[in-house]
Amino acid sequence: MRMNQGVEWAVHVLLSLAWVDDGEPVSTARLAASYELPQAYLNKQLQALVRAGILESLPGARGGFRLARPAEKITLMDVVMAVEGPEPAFQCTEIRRQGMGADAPESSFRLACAVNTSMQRAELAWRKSLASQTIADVKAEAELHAPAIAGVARRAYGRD
Amino acid sequence: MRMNQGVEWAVHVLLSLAWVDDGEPVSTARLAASYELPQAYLNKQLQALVRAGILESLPGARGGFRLARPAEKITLMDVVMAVEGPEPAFQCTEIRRQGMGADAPESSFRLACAVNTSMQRAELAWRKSLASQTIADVKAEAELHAPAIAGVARRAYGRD
DNA sequence: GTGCGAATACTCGGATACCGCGTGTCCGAGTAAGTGAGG
DNA sequence: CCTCACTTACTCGGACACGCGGTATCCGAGTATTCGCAC
Repeated sequence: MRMNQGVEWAVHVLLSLAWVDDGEPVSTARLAASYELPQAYLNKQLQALVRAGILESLPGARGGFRLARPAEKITLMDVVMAVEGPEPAFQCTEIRRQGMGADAPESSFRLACAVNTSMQRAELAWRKSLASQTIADVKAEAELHAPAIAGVARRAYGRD
Repeated sequence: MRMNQGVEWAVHVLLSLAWVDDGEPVSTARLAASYELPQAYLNKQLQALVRAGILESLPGARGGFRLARPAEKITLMDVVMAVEGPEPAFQCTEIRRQGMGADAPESSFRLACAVNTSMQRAELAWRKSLASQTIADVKAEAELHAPAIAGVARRAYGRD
C-alpha cells in the first residue's frame, strides 16, 4: 500500500503557491523546475487539484495556477482526496457471505462486517488527522524549521 | 492508494482460526473453500503471516495453519505489517532539496521535512488505531453481530 | 495379532507468468500579450 | 500619439505509451498416514 507520489508533489506545490501571496498565477514549468519534477506529469496532478476546487487555473500566456481559497481552508485531507480519489484504502468485498456463510440467513448480514468496521475505524483516525492539518499549518511549521524558505520561494516564483 | 486484498483475507482467516480453539491446524484448501478464495494465492498470503510469527504452519498430511499466539495478542497492525510490509504509505523523497532549494545551506535541512512530518502524523494515528484492536476484539464484535457464526465456523473446520 | 517398512496422499513453500494501475510523455485548443500599420 | 487587428508565444487540458507491483498459478520438497507383509 503505497500512496501516489503526486500527493507529495501537490502539498509542496500548494506550499509554494501559499508563499506567493499576491494573486499572480505560477506556471507548471516554473513549479516543476523548482522541484525538478517532470513538468507534464506534474501538470496532470495539478489538474486533479483544479477539479477538486483547490486550485484555480488561468490559461493563456502569463497563465498558471493559484490557490482557489486561502491556505487556512485547505486541509491535507482535501489534497489526498483530490489526488488519490475518494475510495477508502480498505475495501470490504464481503467474503463473509461466500462459501461457508453462503447459506446463512440474510439477517446474519444485517449489521456491517466486523472486519470492515475495524479497518474503517483506523482509516477514520487517519482521515481525521489529515483533516485537522491545513496547508497553513504545514507552512508555519516549515518556516519554523527553515525561516529563509519563505523568501526563497517568493523570489523563485516572482514575475521578474 | 488501495490496500492489498490479502489483508482482508488474512483477518478473516485469523478469525476462523481463532474460532477453532483446539490446537488442530486447518489446511489452506479448507480455508480457501470457506471463503471461495483462490487456494494457491491465499497460501502465499498466509506464508507472509508465518514469516511474521502470527501463524504456525504444520507440513505434511493433516497439516495446515494455526495461530502462533492467542488472538488477544494479535493486533490488526501486526496483520497489516505482515501483509503490506513495514514501509510507510507516504514516502518522503526530499524534493525540497531539489531545484529551488538545491543551493540552500545544509543547516536548512537539519529538521525533518514539514510535509513528511504532517503525513507521518496522520499515518501514526492510523497505526495506533490498528494496534489498539486485536483479533479477539474483532471476533467479539462479529459474534455480537451474528451469534451463530462461531458455531458455523467451528463446524466448517472440524476434522470430520 | 503385532511390528515394521514401503507406498501413498496430502500439506506447505517458493519459483514462475499475467495484468491493471500508477508513471511518464506528447500534442492540440485556447488565451493574453506583443507588434505593426493606419488614422 | 492612439486604436485596432493580426501575429505570436505561451499556457492548460486531455489523449496516448510504458513499466512495475499486486494478482494468480503451478510444481517440487517434505511429512503423517495407510496399507501390506513378515513374524
